[in-house]
Amino acid sequence: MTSEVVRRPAATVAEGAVAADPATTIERVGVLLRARGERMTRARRAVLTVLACDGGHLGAEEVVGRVAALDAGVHRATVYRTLDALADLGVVQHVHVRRTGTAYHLAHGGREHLHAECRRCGAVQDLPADLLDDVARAVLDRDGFTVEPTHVALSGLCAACVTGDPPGGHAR
Amino acid sequence: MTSEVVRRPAATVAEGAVAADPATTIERVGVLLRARGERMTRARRAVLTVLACDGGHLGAEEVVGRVAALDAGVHRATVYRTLDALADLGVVQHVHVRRTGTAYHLAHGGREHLHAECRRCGAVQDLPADLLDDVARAVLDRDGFTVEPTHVALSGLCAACVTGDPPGGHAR
DNA sequence: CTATTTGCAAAAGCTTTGCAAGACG
DNA sequence: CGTCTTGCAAAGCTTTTGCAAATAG
Repeated sequence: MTSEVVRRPAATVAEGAVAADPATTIERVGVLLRARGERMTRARRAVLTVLACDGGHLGAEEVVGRVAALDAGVHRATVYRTLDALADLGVVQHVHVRRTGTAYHLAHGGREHLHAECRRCGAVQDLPADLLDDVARAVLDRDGFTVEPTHVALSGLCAACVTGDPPGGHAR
Repeated sequence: MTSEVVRRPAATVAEGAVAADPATTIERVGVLLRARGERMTRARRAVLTVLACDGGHLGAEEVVGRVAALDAGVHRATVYRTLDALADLGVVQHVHVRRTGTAYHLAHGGREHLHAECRRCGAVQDLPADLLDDVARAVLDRDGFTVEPTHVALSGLCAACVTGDPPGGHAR
């Protein structure tokens, strides 16, 4: 009999991470903000809710869209400023992706995973967090350059596209 | 498609600049173009000259500027189209860099080096071509994703910026 | 009450596109 | 001469900015 199937999602469940629950996230971030003399506003709540609910990688303009659906009064420019402010706080991370420009997601508490983007269909795939550790060390030794592996997506062709037919269209 | 375009490894691609002589480059590319029913034009000559002379990584708009200085009649849009055409030909490679948008350079005959961009000062640094070979193999095995390491620049902080003072300003 | 944020509207950077005129082979 | 290319001008897309008004704490 299967007593306790404690099958944690294999992924790293970061402790102290920002939970994916909007309400909790908002409250926690509120504390962080106030600690810096900043404020929790309607716009910021909306952005956090969108990010917490999705969990994936949303392009800025995509966030704008969902925020608008959630709280029509929030302006596009505000979303950009908010994303920026939250990134400063360390609550939000962004990855530079070709397709959507920049993709945002809530920071896990611990290590972030990396990303790979298919240059043909635009799909973004997650990769293990430690994938570039060796490379990063090598580059640091060689040139003193500190690689931040989460900051840009690796580029290439996904399994589907490399065989010949991409599901969707054709991105560059 | 098989790599049947056997170009003579005319120049040993050692370290250092591409050392491509504009005239030679233009002639070679002219042959390639005609072989595909395309043509060698004034604009294309200008773009190739700029790329051959610089050897570094030039942003598209930067190429536009230098081309204009060389041949005032060449329009910005034409430079973009030319860069695209030459990339199709395989003569030009581009790297996605945050700062300048997209950086172009002549393709070496053989393997291309990789790039790392400082997210603070914007400097772009060259890295050995084989740096990501292991990673690429691992990702291919794991997910069937074919990483193309030259296509995007790694991001991070260069030696100067990580210590605290960036030479120039502050890029994101 | 006061500093932080927002909405708005407009601008800015980069890249693409439709077409007729021009150039290359 | 027939195509491939270009110039031009304008639009597209994402992101940023200056300000006065709104709002959190």
